Amino acid sequence: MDALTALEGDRQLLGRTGMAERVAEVLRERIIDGSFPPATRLSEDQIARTLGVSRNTLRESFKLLAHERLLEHKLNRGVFVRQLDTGDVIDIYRVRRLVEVAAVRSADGVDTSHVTECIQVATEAAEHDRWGDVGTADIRFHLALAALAGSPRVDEAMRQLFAELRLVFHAMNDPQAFHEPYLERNIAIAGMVEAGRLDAAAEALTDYLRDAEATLLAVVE
Amino acid sequence: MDALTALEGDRQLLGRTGMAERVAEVLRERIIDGSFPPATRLSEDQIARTLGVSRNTLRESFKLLAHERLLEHKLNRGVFVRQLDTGDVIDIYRVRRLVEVAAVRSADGVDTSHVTECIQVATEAAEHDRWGDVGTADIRFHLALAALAGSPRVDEAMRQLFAELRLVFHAMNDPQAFHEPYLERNIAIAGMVEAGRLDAAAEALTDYLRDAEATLLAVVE
DNA sequence: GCATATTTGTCCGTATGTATA
DNA sequence: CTATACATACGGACAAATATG
Repeated sequence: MDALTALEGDRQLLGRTGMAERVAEVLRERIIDGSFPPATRLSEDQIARTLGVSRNTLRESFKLLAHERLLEHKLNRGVFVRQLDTGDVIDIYRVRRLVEVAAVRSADGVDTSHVTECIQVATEAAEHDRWGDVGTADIRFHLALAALAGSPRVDEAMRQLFAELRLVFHAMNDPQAFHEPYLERNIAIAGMVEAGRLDAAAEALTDYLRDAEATLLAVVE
Repeated sequence: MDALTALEGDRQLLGRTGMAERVAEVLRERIIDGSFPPATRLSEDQIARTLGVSRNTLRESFKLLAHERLLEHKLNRGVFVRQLDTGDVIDIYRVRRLVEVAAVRSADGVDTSHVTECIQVATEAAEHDRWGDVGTADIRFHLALAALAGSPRVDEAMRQLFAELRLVFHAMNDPQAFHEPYLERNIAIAGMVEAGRLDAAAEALTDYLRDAEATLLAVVE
């Protein structure tokens, strides 16, 4: 396994405290950047040996990542990188429409500076053709929209949701074709939020999310 | 510690598989029913000995419950039963207003039978003066409202939120005085939902949640 | 279909470090 | 400063399920 040998480079980063968390971080990175694509099985023995940690410690890490829905436990068969199906995508976008739209509608008199900041980062990344970063900025922007609700619990839930969504984002073969049209719509939405036209922003956001859902559903089949 | 000796009765239930989960279940019950009131410190040594499991296994259970926000880890000081502060109550009700209201608003053409079922259970419990059950039915009712969104992820998140909220519910010394006035308002809301008057239901629900929040904030100080 | 090897699931005891009383 | 209790990680043991020949 090629991605596994690449893991060896990460061994030295694991020197100090919080072993399980560190291991989880390394694996999370590998999952999100696609080194371990969806449906990959992660062998306890191999990875524990490769990273130089005990099986128990590695299992801790697996549990953390499974809880983020990045990994999936199959009984007596091991852990696998999650592969989202159409039901997952539908549910994720149901939550996004519920939370993001409600958060925008509730944003009367709330500080919206972070929302516009995210847009600036995204446009800059797009100008340099760094479409991976555009995707990251897109997620940041929508997190910022949800954060308008002003609820730490909502923030955490949405962070998890977007981590999960990255599993499909990465399955996209042409990130520019996917992100470019949505960037402009993000800019428009940000403008409406900033101008206090919250109902208009909520409507535009609903449309945006419906279209994005349809696109992703086509990708997932 | 009195509640601890009561634990011994649960030892026999722990015979087979899933030790950590079983232990967690026992402790969860004890926390929710008030045997371990908020701010109680749970000693690893004592409980591990009492239940006849190793410290490591018990720590697994603690982790599960800490993740449900029923327990709280204080570094090198041990685990304690969560005690919600005003910030927690405010945030919880922020989420409830966001999610429940949006779910009700989105319930056009959705099956609402489970909502009315919960109301029937609640009224029946009230007629028999079982106010603890009324509280449980109240939570079920509001879970049913959130479930109108039709999202498994929302359902799970709300289940966790209400488990957390029970920590304060139990701190109430007079459950009848607390639940009785809200029961009628629940009935009214259910009626509006059933009649398809979703905007009216959403408004009544918003008022309900604001009042309940204020009441609980007074209890938590 | 069957026996064996591999892998996971679960739990334990221990060792070491660290913070608190 | 010492004793206690928690935090973390490891390795081992054994059962159970799966994969392999």
